[in-house]
Amino acid sequence: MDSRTLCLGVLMLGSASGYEIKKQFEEGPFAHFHAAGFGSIYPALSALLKAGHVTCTLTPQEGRPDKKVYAITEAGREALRRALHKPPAGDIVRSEAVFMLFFAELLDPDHRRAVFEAYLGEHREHVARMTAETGCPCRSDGQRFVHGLGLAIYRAVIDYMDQYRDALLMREDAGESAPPDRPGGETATAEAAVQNG
Amino acid sequence: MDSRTLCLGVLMLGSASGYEIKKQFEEGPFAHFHAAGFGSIYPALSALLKAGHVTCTLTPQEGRPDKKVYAITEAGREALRRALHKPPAGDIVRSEAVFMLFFAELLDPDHRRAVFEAYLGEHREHVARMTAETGCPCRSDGQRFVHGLGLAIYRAVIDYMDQYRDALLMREDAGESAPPDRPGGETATAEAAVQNG
DNA sequence: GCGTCCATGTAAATGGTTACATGATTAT
DNA sequence: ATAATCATGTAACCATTTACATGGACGC
Repeated sequence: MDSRTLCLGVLMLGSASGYEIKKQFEEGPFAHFHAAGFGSIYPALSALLKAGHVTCTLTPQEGRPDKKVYAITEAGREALRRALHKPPAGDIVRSEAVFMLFFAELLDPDHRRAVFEAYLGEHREHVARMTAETGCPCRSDGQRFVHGLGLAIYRAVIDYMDQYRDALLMREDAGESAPPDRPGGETATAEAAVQNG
Repeated sequence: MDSRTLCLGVLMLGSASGYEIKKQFEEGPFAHFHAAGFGSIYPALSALLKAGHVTCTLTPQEGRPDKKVYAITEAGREALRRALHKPPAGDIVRSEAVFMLFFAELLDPDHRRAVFEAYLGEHREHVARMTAETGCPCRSDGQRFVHGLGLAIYRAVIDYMDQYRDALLMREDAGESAPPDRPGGETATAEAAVQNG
């Protein structure tokens, strides 16, 4: 899903400037399932404007730089609808923190603990922000569903990490059990493995 | 986190060919938190070989093409350890399916249901594969932790979707409540908003 | 003064995906 | 026959991230 569609999605919730769109990806309802930086938002808005999917209104402000407020057009809504009806690509998840915790035994105990607590803390903050939220009271079914889904995931992570904190962090000895020389386990490449270290 | 570090991580679990490494990212313990295709794995392995982080052993096979089995070296382990001690970047999540469900009201009811059930089904399959798993019995604390974390997340998604299926799918009328013309809600840009559709 | 928030944009560099190129074996 | 699995690699393409460029207002 390209940045243009993502921006159309944000603008579907209301007109906004590029700067405000980025905030939506950081704090708004999209934060948990997508991301975008200035470098992709501004070119996307230019392309959308050229395609007639959005309009742009220069809005002067007092004490602040001028804004370019973008609003979705009917053509834009139609383009979003079309994009929404394509078969969805599979989820993409990339977590360096989890990758690190996977190799907990290779980590310096201090770093291991720091990564763990930081990750847990971030998730707690997400939940706090999502539940404290007073704004955006009139949400649709889909928006409520996604909000609740995000909350459910974050809470599951918090519960799990709280429960297994000791199992991961208590052993300061870092007992690294040497694994066998094969990655799969069930793949029938038994005699193909070759030691070469 | 670049592909080289990811490959080193896989090779830490045992020697493997590029083809087998990709399978690890699809079905193995990394599948839920990272991904990589051939186009990034093969160049990464070449670079690792040149850097001395891995060794390569050409392994002829009967009835199958030759394999290049890569094994991590001590220098590779050290490089992985270094990469593991950098501060982790924030998680990246991209879900087209969730983006679509966010706009459930814009979706054709059939498509809405299809996306929902496909997403739920994928998660059920993940759990089935992860729990049925007979291989990889000797896992470290970190590996068990991450495996359990993945399971906890998938189960949370399944439970949530089962619970709120009707709330999202039952209404065939698609009552789209018009949201106000502002994306934030709590950002103090009240009078800055400009209608222009 | 210094850092942060507001606000927009471009250009270079990085890096990943997709498509191409090849080819044997096995199962349906 | 046809598709899938096994197996490696390159090159073109696409997209994002990062750095650069600019500048006023506000709080510490």
